[in-house]
Amino acid sequence: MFDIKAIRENPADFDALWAKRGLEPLSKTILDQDALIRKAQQVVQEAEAARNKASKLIGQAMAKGDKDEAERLKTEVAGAKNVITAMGAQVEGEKAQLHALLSSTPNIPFADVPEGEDEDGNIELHKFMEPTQLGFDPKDHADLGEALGMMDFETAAKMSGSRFVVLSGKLSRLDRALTAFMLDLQTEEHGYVEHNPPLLVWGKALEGTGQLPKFEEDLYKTTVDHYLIPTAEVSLTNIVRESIIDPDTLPRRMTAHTPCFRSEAGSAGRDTKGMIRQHQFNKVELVSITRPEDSEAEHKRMLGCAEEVLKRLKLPYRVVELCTGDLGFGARRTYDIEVWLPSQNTYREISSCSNCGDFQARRMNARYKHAEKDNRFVHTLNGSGLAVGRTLVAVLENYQNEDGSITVPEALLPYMGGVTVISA
RNA sequence: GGGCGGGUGGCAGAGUGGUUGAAUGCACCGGUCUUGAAAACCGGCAUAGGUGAAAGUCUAUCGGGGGUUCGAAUCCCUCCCCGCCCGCCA
Repeated sequence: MFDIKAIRENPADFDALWAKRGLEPLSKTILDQDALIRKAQQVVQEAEAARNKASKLIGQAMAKGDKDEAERLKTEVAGAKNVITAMGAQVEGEKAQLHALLSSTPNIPFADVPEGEDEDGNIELHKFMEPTQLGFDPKDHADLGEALGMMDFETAAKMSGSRFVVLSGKLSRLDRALTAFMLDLQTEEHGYVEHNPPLLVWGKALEGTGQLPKFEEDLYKTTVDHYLIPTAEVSLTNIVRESIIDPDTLPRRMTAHTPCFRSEAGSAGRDTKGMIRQHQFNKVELVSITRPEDSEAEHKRMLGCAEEVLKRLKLPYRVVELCTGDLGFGARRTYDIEVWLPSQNTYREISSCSNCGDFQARRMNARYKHAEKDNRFVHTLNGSGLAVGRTLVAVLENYQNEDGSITVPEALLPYMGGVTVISA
């Protein structure tokens, strides 16, 4: 959401930044609508003032027993009420229109975000390790997992359809080890506080983080108006909704390991094989709540916290900054971490860290006490630290041996109960 | 799921249809007094929006939404939350 006053003051700036994302100029439409509302609202408020004044006089007249005067005033109020009803309905309609427009409009990027139309415009910032050299033809994770007998897509399909999997045995254990490793790293070394938040949330929580109203088709909705979270970003960020935060507690860093649910509408045919794109997957999420002036530094820090997982697992990756055309709805800047997948001979996204500025904070009315009588919107950031399923994929593919067994990364050994190699 | 009782300003807590945006106390801010502090006393102290150069003024807000009424914190409907009892249940 946006500060309508800021748009009033710098409409051209907003249009220029939206243009970088490929949007048509919007400020005129927004400001015209805003002016329309204020004009109509003024009429309503004047009528309300007249009504309030006359009503008080009626009370006084009644107290004095002057019924004639009271009756006369009542007709006066009736006139005002007609205006209030008619114009009030119009104002509400116009406001709803403006709200619909504003809540469906994406955030503005920071001025220095690289311009580009799509992911081809993303900028590589740095790399870790060289792509894995196996010395034999790499298998993909699905073939490896199925051969091990611990990754079963067919059985999952019988009960749930495509894009689901049953992990079992050592691979299930590996998944749990990765989760525990990530949580321990983020909580014990990076200062994130572990949470177990709700997985079912109301629409207003999703409006707060920006998934609604625009991306409803990507979500699973229950029969009782709850939605399954598509990421723990929703639950963790909404922890500060409708609150005024003590600035001494900032930055507030939170993490959670949760399943994430995505309908993947519109991605038919993409990544249909394996665990890359599932309807349900586990993720360790990082969320930071900061003062506005601290968010950019916190963003870089968060990126480092996510990168550290891959460094310790010794998995090759690169970091890219998303260009304006590839930026998500709520983000002002996003860094993606892409891990090397030998079977695809390319880097694939495994984490996405975004600074949302005050975009989400405005939507959920999350503020901090900047000074006496001066509450300001916080900045919110989120990032994966990391997507567990995709990390499992990366471990399988990068640590595979020619015989189809998987060497357990050193960092995970404390979590694997003595297992050093996963084999059939 | 059923029944009952609640939800009022930073906190506590009055207020069941008429100058109540809301008594009172605490907390907080300014002042008087004091060598200083405390106490006492005096004054101030919600949020959002419109309008205005400003002072100001207008509107909305007593959990959310809707309704009744000339007028709603107060009455009605509905949803949410909290407490207690009953039922069900991992």
